[in-house]
Amino acid sequence: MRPAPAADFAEAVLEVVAAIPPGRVMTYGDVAAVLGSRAARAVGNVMAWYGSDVPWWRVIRASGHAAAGHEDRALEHFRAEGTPLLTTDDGYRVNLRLARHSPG
DNA sequence: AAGTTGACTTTCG
DNA sequence: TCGAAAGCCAACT
Repeated sequence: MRPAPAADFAEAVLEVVAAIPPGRVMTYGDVAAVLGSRAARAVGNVMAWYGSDVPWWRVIRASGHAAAGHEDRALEHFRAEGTPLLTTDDGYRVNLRLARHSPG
């Protein structure tokens, strides 16, 4: 069994993720920044545990790639929401320049 | 208290 | 522009 993040931290993360509008995305670092921390990896851990209840695909890496191992599932949501994508030879990536969402 | 792990980020070559 | 290495933060043993 892998470690489960604290409920307080998790709840804060889920609130931020749920606030991301369709067609937009935020990086793990951005979500952590909203919480006043730089724990981008901790955010990922929260998604792994509680991400089922939120649009986890709207939280991606700073490089524009979706969550490792979930790129295929995220792609379906991106195409459905009209999220700006950059299709490459190797795969795809989100156009952060257009899709990045700023809270506030 | 110290060590390990992770759906990460940034810097350097 | 891409890949490797170091850096960081939170949580568990």
